[in-house]
Amino acid sequence: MPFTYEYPRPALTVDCVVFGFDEGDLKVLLIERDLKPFAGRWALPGGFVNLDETIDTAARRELAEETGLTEIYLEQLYTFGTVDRDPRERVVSVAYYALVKLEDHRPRAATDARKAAWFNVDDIPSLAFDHAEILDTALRRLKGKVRYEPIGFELLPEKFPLSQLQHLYEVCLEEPLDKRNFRKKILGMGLLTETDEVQQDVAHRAARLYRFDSRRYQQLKKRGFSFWL
Amino acid sequence: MPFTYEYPRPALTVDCVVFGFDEGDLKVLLIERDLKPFAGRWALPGGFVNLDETIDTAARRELAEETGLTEIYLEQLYTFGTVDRDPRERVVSVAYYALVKLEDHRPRAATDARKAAWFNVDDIPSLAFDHAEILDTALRRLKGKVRYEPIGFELLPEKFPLSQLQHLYEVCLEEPLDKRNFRKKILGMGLLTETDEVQQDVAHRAARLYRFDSRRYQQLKKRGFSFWL
DNA sequence: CACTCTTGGTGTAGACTGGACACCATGTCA
DNA sequence: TGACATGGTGTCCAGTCTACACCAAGAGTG
Repeated sequence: MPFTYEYPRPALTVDCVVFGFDEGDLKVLLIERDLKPFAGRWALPGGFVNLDETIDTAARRELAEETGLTEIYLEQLYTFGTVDRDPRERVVSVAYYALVKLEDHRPRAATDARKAAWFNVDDIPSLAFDHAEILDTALRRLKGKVRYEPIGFELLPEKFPLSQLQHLYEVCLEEPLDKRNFRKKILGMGLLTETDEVQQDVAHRAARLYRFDSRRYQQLKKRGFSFWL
Repeated sequence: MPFTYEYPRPALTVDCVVFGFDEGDLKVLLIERDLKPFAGRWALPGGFVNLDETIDTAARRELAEETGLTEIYLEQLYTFGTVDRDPRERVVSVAYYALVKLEDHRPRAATDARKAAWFNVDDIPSLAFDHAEILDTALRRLKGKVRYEPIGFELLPEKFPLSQLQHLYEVCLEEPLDKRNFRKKILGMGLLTETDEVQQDVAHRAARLYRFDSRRYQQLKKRGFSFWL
């Protein structure tokens, strides 16, 4: 026990809420705890912050270690620091939320030693610690932010039909959208480029696939454009 | 040095960006450091988090101790955790921003042992640590949030003329607003109640004073109303 | 091979909202 | 009493948002 301090210190951790979107449902990646407090319960991926890394780095490292995810959209959410949130001792946790293209990270359940699985956001098991509260905060943030920043595209594959995008927005905003108005608005922004591909293996007329042009978004943003839906 | 841990831990602090509004300018409350790193430099009020208090509580306690402010609007902003932000050792800081009615806390400079003073946000001295970055983040958050939550009222006295409110918005949004359109919109929300008082001691026609009806705002919010300016 | 089923893709008209704009009123001060 | 400073008010136009229905394309089935 070589590390001594003049005053007591809380432990510092990170926790990540990883969102994915698949078959019309918003999903969250959880891992099953194998260690003692709440062993066997599902929890958000996360862990302790090392002294030689920033908090952001810690979040990315823990995500890579526990879920294999790298190079994904990651943003700080909120810091949770109530006194009794961990039964062992005082632990303060900086929460992050991440958006991943679920296509690229399909089943992956038993890849690592840890058991990881995707859960539908409105069918979440009882979680360890205050992770239910963290997840709730993340969901509210996602639902708020999706309106004024084009983060929805982080959840879709590179090429996607407009109907899938619309569906994603309907889930996030919790309201149905009119197809024609949606297409008019989203295409009117000039942020989507039409590809020459269409859906494959669908039992009906195949839809054209589009791609999000983030280069163009950066340009427009500089000129005062703001995304809005 | 009685506190020992198996792994090293960063120290955990809070820092508060306190905004006030006065004579048409947005101001920030700073204190002059008397202790060693950056002694004599201006800094955000803040300090270490105790083990038996939440982070929010720590922020309120530090604000009370260092500036005498209590019962004010306070909200978590962001957690700053780059490795070298404190030259002594690894320190992670949870930043908050606060909004105060400057009327109630006028000069107050030398009330406490510490020297505290209000600075105009676009005339800030060189700050200790990464406090300039924290302040910058707080400003961006305030400017963003003022549009869709009625937090502007936290900066004004209880009773205020519409011109003052408009001026506050012009400063936050960094654009001039049309007087008639502004009045139409803000009064149309039904969140302001007219008092029977007018400005005192002004060298021109006195303006009617209004009061923000937060009770009514809570009601309307439940029914799906959303503030927008 | 024709019929059905499912989703893709398109335009218009009316309601509403947001922004531009100018003048008289009221009170102080010289 | 006249000049000066700010308070307080309404209309019109343009752009945006919303509601709404039909044909097209392709797969699947008998």
